Amino acid sequence: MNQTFSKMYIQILKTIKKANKTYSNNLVTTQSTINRLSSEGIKPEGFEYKSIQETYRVGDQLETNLTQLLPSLSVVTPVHLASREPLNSLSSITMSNTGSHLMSTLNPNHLSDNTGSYFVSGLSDLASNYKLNPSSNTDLPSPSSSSNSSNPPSSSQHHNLHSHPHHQTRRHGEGNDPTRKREMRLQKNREAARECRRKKKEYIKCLEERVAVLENQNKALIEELRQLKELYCQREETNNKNNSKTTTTSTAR
Amino acid sequence: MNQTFSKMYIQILKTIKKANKTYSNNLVTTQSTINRLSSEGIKPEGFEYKSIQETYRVGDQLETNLTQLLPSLSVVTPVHLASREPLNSLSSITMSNTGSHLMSTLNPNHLSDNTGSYFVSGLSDLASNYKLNPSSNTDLPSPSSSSNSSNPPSSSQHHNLHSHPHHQTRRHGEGNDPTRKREMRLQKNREAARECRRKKKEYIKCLEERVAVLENQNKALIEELRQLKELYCQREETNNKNNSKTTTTSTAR
DNA sequence: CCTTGGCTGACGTCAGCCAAG
DNA sequence: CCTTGGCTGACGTCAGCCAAG
Repeated sequence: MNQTFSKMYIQILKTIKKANKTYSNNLVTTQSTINRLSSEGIKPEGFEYKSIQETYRVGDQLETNLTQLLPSLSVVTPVHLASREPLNSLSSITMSNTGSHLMSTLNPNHLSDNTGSYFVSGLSDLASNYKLNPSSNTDLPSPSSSSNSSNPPSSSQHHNLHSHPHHQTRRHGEGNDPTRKREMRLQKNREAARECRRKKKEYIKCLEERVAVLENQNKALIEELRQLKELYCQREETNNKNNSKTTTTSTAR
Repeated sequence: MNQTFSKMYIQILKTIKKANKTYSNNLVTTQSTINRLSSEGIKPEGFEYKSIQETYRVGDQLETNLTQLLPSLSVVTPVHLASREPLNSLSSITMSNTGSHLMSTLNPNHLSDNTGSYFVSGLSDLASNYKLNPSSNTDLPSPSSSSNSSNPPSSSQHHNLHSHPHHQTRRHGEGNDPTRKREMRLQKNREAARECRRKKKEYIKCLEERVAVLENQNKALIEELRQLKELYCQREETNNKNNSKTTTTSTAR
């Protein structure tokens, strides 16, 4: 059983590592998670801390898995947890676990115990693109649809129209190697640039949402502090009145 | 005197409006400022609120001017106030004022009274580009240097090498109008795109810094609240002990 | 009312970093 | 050790929005 957990930890950390590399030091800090893992004797070998620190966000299923595997570590999940499809590829990992699904206990409102490690959800498609579950939908014609809600379907159609006649019709037997290699590299880089722009856009969105959440929390904390100070002053006043009442009785000046 | 103030208000609001248009709703909200102005009878006519709300940051001198003109409105200035040159073009406006320079009273640490309006500095070059002071340095060959500290001087040299032979040598007497017009448009759009990228990069930087500041402030507030609650519990305990001591004396159970 | 220009979203390409191999 | 490929910063261009004129 412990072996299974260790392998699962390794896989999850690997997926986190491959999830993102830059836009770092701000949203996700899995340093404490790794420290906790190594303190419990898990020892994810072959992992340097730098690349883990550089990840800034994980997918929904990764977050849920970490919450399942580390139930004592309270993970803050502030944004849109139910907007994506978090269950189709989630079962491919958690089925090999103990079978307990704590998905419903993820309350996004109890943001307490900020020990420096928090996660921002919203990358389920990216984690599914990075081959987390190899026995899933790999032959579907439109793999990355239903995630861009702003642009209706124009970009997806454009992408399909451009990528299909270059990928499917030709095979690598023509002979024009440098031209074809350059074309392949350009095609790959084109898709990579598109994905990179999408990630950056989502990163900015996450930052803005985080600023809004932090402002609201800050305001609530200031209000709570003010009320507590007011109540404390009232109690102090009544306490002085009681003290003065017990000592002397002529306090009607 | 009141007329001068009104004109100054209008000019400042105009410069804020021309400062930026997008990346909005997050960093700067001058709605309360405008409400305050209109409540005092200033009435900046010809200004709709939408475009003012869409500005997200102002220059150093604008921020200082607003702090001077509205001293009762506490403006939070969290980031790098002294890193730019905030005094050369600042005096061109504040000299016509009462002459009081409250520049030294801008303490960036007293972040209190968060009424929803705060400013992020760091755009002095942009405000100077937008013709705030018409009698300043307009014939300098390198107007936008000493602001990018990350890229040493490569981008500026590249920009100068590209823009100079197209702007200075030719005049509009060649006759090839569509080609020249297209070239001019492309040149303008090239510079605009460069400026846009720089602004977006700085916007992300401001967001990250703001997240860090809010996290620190949040942590400090939580700690202060915890200490206050602890002190409150202690005081409650001693109060109960005093009460039990005043009512009965056999409380040594 | 229409027209023009500044600004920005999105794209594709180049250059370069760096880890995986 | 070197080599290769994924990813991203920066660039220039296109398309389109919208306010100023």
